[in-house]
Amino acid sequence: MNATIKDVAREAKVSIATVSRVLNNSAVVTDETKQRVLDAIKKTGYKPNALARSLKIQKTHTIGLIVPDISSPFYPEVVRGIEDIASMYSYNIFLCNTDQKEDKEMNYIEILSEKQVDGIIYMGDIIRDSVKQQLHDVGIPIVLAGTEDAEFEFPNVNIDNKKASYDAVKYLISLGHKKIGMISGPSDDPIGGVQRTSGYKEALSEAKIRFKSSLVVEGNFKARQAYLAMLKLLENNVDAVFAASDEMAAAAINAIFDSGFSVPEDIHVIGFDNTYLSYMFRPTITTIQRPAYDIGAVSMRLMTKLLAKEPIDDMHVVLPHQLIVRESTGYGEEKK
Amino acid sequence: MNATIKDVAREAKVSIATVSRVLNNSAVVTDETKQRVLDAIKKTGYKPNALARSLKIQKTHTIGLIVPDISSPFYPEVVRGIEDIASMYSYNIFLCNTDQKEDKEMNYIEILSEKQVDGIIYMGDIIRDSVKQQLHDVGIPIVLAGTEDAEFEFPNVNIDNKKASYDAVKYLISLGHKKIGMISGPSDDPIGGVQRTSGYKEALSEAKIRFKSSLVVEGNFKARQAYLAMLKLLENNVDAVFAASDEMAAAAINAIFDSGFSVPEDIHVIGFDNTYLSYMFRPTITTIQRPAYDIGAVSMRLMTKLLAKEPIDDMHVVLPHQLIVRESTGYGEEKK
DNA sequence: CCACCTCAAGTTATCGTTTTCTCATACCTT
DNA sequence: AAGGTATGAGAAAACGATAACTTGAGGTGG
Repeated sequence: MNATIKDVAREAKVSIATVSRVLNNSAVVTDETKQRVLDAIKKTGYKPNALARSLKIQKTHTIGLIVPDISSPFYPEVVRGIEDIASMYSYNIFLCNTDQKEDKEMNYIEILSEKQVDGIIYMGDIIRDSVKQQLHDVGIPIVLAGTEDAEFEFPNVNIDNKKASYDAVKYLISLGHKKIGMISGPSDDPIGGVQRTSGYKEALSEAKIRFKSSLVVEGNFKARQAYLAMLKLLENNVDAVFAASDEMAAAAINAIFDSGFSVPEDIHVIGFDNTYLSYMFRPTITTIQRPAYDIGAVSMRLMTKLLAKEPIDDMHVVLPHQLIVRESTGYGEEKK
Repeated sequence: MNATIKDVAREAKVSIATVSRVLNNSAVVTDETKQRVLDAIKKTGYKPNALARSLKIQKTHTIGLIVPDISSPFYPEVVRGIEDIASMYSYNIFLCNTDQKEDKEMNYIEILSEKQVDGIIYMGDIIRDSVKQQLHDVGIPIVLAGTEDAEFEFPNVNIDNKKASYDAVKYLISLGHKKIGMISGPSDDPIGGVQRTSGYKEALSEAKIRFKSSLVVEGNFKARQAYLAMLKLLENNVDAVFAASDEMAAAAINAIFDSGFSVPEDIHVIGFDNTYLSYMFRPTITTIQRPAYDIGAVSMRLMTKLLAKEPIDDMHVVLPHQLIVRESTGYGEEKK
């Protein structure tokens, strides 16, 4: 069907080696032969077969992306950042949605490995030991985008989650709040759980506010648990709440209203992630924004360096986040 | 590095052919030898090299996705739909962002072809002749997702855009409007321009409302032009407007307010696509929703059929759309 | 008892490249 | 003039699989 290097060789009356040489500029070929080959290529409409090439050179110029769900907020931007840089360095990307399920993750990593990807960029909140092990076993560069493993074994690009929640809580303190509650992520989530909670603690301690464990209730990033969590916090008369996700913040606000209080008049609320929920919800929700595109772009750039075996200054890049102030902390009456 | 079929063969003391046979169940192998091979595979940690396999069998089980921008609304859902079905049929997908630029599209199609993808799913509002030609030339199955070419040369999955805008305008008519303006897509866009305009005309003519060309202003799906377009329409005293995109609808609403009128009190507005803008904006915008996930899923299913050379009942699938009624046409005070 | 068939398993060509050798020619050098 | 060294280009061996052919041992029938 498609012309192969052989056809070109025959057409140009040279050996396939010579064709390969002009294709890759891998050795000197006289201008005259080169021209003959070029003509033959044009005439035959020859397109090199990347499969054969990759098989031989043991590089596919392809990298795999493990994503929880491309259709959920945050990830499309990250992926776009990745792909932009990838294309800049002529890499292609395999997109794999896993819903953060262990079996899907394991399965995709295996497939990517069989397809000989040059590297894998992993995204997801929690990175299980089994997955970690398998990522190691593949024996190719791995970059974690927008996440990190507990031991920092893998290169990664992320924001400083502790600092981010520190900033959020500090802002609440700056507004004069003393009884600040938190609806955290699961305690077994090293980032959304542990880190964000520790940022909360730090902000308190810096402001010499005593930490009370009754003011931190564990959530799972989802609405239902957060609603109940907020009810508990209300019993403790909090005057502000920091939730580790926008969805939980929204649920908390609902709980507050349902209990007869109001946001931002009685209680201030801050969420996390700047999802559309945070500006769609009324009142709009003050939140922390992660630089999604940049996380992707920087991750991929890091990957290219790893692939080129370039020296790397920092295997763990921390990108700046941003506090976006909205109605839920009393700012910005959205005007019609 | 990685064990190859040879290593397995040596370990199991059989020929590589036998290993291949148990791998693919392509011929009978005695249980005893089979077991030996299986053991050897486990022992060596052998993973078949998909590249080598693909080179030989001339199939990669990979398909390419041409997308304008994965980080813009609509596409993430479509892609998720595609990937779900792809993974169900054990296909992997290459994601390519083109920003709908001709050179990027051409370039990606070439690369995908070199990487020997089994098929390409194309997304994008406009499909240029050059691109069309190149898609043909690759000689593999092509499916257009959420779009279509003028001549219906390629299999595709889409909604009925004419019907969709017909429905939108008909709804406006049902609300008692007579002077209905339209901010269309570019006239060289066969779908967002031509089709949606023709649906508008049809709804009018069905209601015996005379079409006036002054009531249709061409936009480019973006805010700026739409804002100006709306100002023009206001000069013509329209009492309702149908815009071919949510962004244009939002801009139109801004123009209306800035001119001292109000939505929905004075003028009703309908957008297109049900992007987050349509529910984030105040007033929330009545709009047409395209079933993004389904468009993706059905496109990929169609692709699998094409690849399997199954008989296909319909090369051109039309999926149902939906009118989502919100504040901009006077319905649904969003309650706190 | 031998020709023939069956069936498991081995040999080998092939997919389309890259790359290492080789080799022939031409050009220096002394 | 003889020997050494560039230099351009061909031959052939990979890369790691699949699959078409062989092979050879054992079973069957006339």
